[in-house]
Amino acid sequence: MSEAEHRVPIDTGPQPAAEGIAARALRLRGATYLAGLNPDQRCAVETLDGPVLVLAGAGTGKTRVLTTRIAHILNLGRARPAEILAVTFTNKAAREMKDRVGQMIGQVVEGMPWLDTFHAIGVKILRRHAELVGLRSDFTILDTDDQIRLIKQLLEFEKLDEQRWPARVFAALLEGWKNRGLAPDQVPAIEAVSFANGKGKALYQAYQQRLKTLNAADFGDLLLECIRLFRQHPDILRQYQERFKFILVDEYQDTNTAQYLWLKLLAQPRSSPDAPGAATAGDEGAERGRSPDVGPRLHTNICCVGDDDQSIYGWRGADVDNILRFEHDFPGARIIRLETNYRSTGHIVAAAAHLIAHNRGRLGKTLRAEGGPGEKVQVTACWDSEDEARAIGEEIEAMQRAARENGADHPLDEIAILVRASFQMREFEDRFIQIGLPFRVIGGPRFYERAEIRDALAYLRVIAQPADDLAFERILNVPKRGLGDAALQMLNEVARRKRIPLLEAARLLGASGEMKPKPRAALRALVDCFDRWRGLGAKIPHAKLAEIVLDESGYTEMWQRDRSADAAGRLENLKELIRSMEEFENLTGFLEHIALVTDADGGEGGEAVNIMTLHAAKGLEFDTVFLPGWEDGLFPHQRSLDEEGHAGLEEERRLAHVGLTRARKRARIYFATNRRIHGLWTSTIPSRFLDELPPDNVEVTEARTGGFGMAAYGASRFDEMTAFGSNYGTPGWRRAQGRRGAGADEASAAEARVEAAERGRRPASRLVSRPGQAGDAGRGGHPLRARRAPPLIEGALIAKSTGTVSQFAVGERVFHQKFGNGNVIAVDGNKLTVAFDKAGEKRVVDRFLERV
DNA sequence: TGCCCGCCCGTTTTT
DNA sequence: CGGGCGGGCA
Repeated sequence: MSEAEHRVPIDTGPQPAAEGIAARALRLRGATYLAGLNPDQRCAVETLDGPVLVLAGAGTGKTRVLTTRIAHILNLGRARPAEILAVTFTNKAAREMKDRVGQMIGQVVEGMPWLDTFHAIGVKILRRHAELVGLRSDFTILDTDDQIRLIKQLLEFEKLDEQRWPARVFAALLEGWKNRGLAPDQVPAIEAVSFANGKGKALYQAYQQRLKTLNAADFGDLLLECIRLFRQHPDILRQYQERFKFILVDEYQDTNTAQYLWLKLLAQPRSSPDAPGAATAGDEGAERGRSPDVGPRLHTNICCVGDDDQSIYGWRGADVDNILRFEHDFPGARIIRLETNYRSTGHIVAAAAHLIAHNRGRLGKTLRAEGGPGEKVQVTACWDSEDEARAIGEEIEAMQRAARENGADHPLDEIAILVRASFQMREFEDRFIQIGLPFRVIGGPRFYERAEIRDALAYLRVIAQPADDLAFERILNVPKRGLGDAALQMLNEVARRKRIPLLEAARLLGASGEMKPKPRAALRALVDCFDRWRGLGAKIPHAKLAEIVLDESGYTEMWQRDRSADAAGRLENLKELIRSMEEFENLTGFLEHIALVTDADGGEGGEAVNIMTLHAAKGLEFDTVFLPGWEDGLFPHQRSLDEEGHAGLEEERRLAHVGLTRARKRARIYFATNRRIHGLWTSTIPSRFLDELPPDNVEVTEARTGGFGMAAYGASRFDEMTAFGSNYGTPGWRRAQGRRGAGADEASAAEARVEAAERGRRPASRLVSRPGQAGDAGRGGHPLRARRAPPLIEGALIAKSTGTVSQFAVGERVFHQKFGNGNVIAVDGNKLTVAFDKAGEKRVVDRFLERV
């Protein structure tokens, strides 16, 4: 399609035909699409001409404005769908926008070819003009994994000590340069010298060289090469400038410098001969600093939507300055603020707004809540992270009970636990497994990044693209076929000498007598396989081909024979991969898709509490949000403070703001006073962000467990606490303080001490694997309120209270997502004790198990 | 070639 | 404290 579209006359404007029935139908819908907007939103939608910056606070209808704006442009006939460039960061956001625009404008208009992620659009442009940047149009897109391996090769070739100069360090450096739009000769001298005694720049050059040989581009190149293309070929740039009558950018606060430069080039339409001179190398500073003098500017219909208070990706190259500098970059820009929050209740909005007001570098917005005040933001102190997980688990169960009593229910999907760092998740997973609370972890290792998937893909890549050396190298000896380092070295040597791909080198070596018979035979077999598979590819569906490849290569068998815990899961993943291939027309299409789309997307049904990082939560919303771990050093994170100083603190604060504003009805903050850091128990200080919350909108409570166990505190620790407590005089807080006094609860104090001591001894083994003792649950009181009862007893009580009988029997073979395969060795209600092959003995709830 | 031991490190992550 | 990786040894 690229060729055909290429020739479509570019500047035909609205066509008369569009004014017919379809347009009238659209008009009718138009009456509704504008009606529901508030005045600010409406202004953001209707201000079509000139640069516009929409500062959209959390929950103020950002996506709605973007999509309505597109609908509006189309409805007025100001542009056709193919003349609107709309960029997002993630595939998810792009998909959502496509869906919503589709809904608004109905089937009357064809889809929008230029609504996509920065990278997807970059690829689209590059494939059309690949020759001009030294690539072929079927170039491969490398991911981080490939990159690292490529860099390792380069370092080896340069005889650099991998210990002193690790590949990933260089990869990070490289990424940073590319994020900033720097070509090898533009890298600042100091930075170029900083790696491998001044070899940084040369390595960058060699790396780019190698990419061209491999006919490959990395993620950074998808934008950088576009920029280079635009600068070196003003005629091509002009084509695109004229085509895109309107440009829309989502999440502008997250753009990095390369994306900024890319946008800026496209958003300077019909600029007079700005051309090669001004546009070639070395003027990064100039372009960014002053506003480039580019002659008569006719229209820059660019609309950027973002929120400087939600910029949380500085560490990966996003430059908040881009949004702060907007007016300067696009003179005459309109700035429209969306400040009415439709998502959260009053106290939550007030708390978030007050917190973020402590930041200095911001454009300034005042969020207002639409709805009533709702519940105050709760702040709860816990003894340690285990206590924190227990408290939150019980809170969730209590909420469900309460809802049930009211005949309502609080769906688990509407609950999220947002952590700063992923290691915090484990505690919740463990606890929820124990009490049988369904949860799902969002984030984690991504589907397409798993080793088995990448191995399978490598086979397919070699079939589709015989010159893909990285892919070939990856599977050369996977599964093991006796082609180790020695063989690879020979291959590399031949390939380099003859300037041919590894696969071709393999063919030569397989035919010649240079190699020892064994590896030679293996090599020949492999090459034959690839020849056969490629031939087959033309005849059978690609999903079927993949299946055959995995079988014949011995790859499936390799995992079938593997006895480790996750082998079953890996085989499952491979099946899933083949299933997902069926949705694509051909192998190339599929490979392109997976190169750019990495979100496995958690749409998996089923009622479950969501556990994820704060970063992963951006853009999402939930009725109830739990925010654990608000301790200085963890949140704000120490490393952020150390490395980025005040800027780092402000970004952490924005993260806190993002966290709070995810909540519709309930936001609950927790902190622990003790946490294990790098294996050591450390006492912690409550997050400074707590003191930045407005007291009137906050309620300080004690944990439901009552497990805070103040009596177990040393005096000094409590003194640290008072810095926090002094701000509050709520009953809950006073109660907690009161408990500090002697004898308030001798028994529990003793219990807490014992337990603390016990934890000190074996903090890691978490009371899970002592199934024998589950029986004596003879204590009174509600199981959930059981004060400091040993968790096992608590677990048993819950199991009994659910009244279910397990469908599993002792001796059965079962599979668990996290622990792998194992044998049931005890059954107790719906709780089973399973001896896992790898993970050892665990107590798990039966619903997490499958029969094998 | 494969396994094991020891060392090092330990925040966030999309494309 | 525990996981991952790399080097060294069998």
